[in-house]
Amino acid sequence: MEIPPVVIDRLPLYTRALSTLEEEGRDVVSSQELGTLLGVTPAQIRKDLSYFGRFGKQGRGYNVRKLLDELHHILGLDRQWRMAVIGVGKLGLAILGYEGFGPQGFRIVEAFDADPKRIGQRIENLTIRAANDLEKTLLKNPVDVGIVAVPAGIAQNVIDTLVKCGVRAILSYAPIPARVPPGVYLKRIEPVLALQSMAYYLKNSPRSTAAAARS
Amino acid sequence: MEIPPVVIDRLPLYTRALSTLEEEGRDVVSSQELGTLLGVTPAQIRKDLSYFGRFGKQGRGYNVRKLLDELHHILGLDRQWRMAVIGVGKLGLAILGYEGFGPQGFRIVEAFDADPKRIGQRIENLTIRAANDLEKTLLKNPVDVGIVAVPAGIAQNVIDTLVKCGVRAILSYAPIPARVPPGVYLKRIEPVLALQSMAYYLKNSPRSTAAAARS
DNA sequence: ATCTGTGAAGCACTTCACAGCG
DNA sequence: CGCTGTGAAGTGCTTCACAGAT
Repeated sequence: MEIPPVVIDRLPLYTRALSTLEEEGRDVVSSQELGTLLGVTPAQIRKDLSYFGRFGKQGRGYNVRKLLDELHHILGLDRQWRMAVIGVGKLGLAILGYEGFGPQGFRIVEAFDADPKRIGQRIENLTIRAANDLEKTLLKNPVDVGIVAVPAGIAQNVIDTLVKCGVRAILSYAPIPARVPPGVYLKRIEPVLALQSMAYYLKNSPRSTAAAARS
Repeated sequence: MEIPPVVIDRLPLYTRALSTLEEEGRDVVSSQELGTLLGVTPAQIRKDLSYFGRFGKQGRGYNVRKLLDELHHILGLDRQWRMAVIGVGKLGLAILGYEGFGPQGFRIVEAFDADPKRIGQRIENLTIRAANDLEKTLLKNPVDVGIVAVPAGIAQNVIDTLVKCGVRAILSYAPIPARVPPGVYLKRIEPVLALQSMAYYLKNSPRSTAAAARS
């Protein structure tokens, strides 16, 4: 069966909420309650899950632990994924220092930069390698995900190299509309585009009632 | 007329491509060419623009300079937007140091943190203020956008405070499904969710032909 | 009584296809 | 002849609403 991409994008949201519930010691949750937590309709959640199987109990809801396990398995979060960071400027450093990846099974195992001053430095238990060695290193020691944190001008180049090395998932922080061949998955992190689209709504909506009431 | 949200999300993409074209000295561009640059169909671009007016010339295409000006005006990018960063840890520091906001008219004018060691420090021409003074400062000196870079546990709290201060656009880097009242716009930057959804495709697709050919 | 799982209906967005202008 | 602007058709996603399980 062909599963709508938006559904795949929502599953990680569900796993996160379920993890929180599990930590709180909850055994069972209804689609209604999960929906309230996430700002999603209960029907949406039930329909999304129904693409993969029948995980709930009528009249009761979903077993938190069981549904979490199922989703981890469906998404492939029950294993370790190896990642390489390309570009170790301010942004790359912040990415290397981010503690949110590891606990979810995403480990940064290589870091590359073109600046001779940075090559050879040790950061967070990694030695920064020369960008020139990117291809050689990844062919010998493949990674699952490439994280692109280089300037816009060379980003497409770096992405092409990653693809040539067999990397099939790329997380790009570069502000360009990068193209990848079919079978390679690319997600972009674009704070500036997010701000620009919000500017439209700021410009075209009345001041919030709270603010209006105060003035 | 009610404009589909996805359309608003694409306009910033168009402005970016047009800026590049303008720097290259291009006078005119067709929806066909713009589409190829962005990975979007030409019909999509024409339809999107048609919500706002008629900016092209039949038989010729769009004047780059003129269309760029129109889009800047439509999105509200022809002015300065004031932003505050809340949370000046590793992530907040990277955000403060990011050079991509200023040139687009988004200026960070305040930074807040709860850690006494950081309060009072000067970073990038800003003095870090105490998180306790957030409300007082923003009521006296309002900002248009709040950038949330605090730990998950206190993010909803910070967001509620921002909303109370009349902030109507929030860019959140916190990994929580934060809720805001109607009339407040929230965009989230979620690298972990992006990775988790890509994991699904990695798990369920054959190795790319390039990689397969090599093995 | 409660809550799931799901066809069917409804809605939103995308693409088609072509009239009409330059 | 090329390319825009746009109703109409098509596609994909969301929500409804209810049969059925506990």
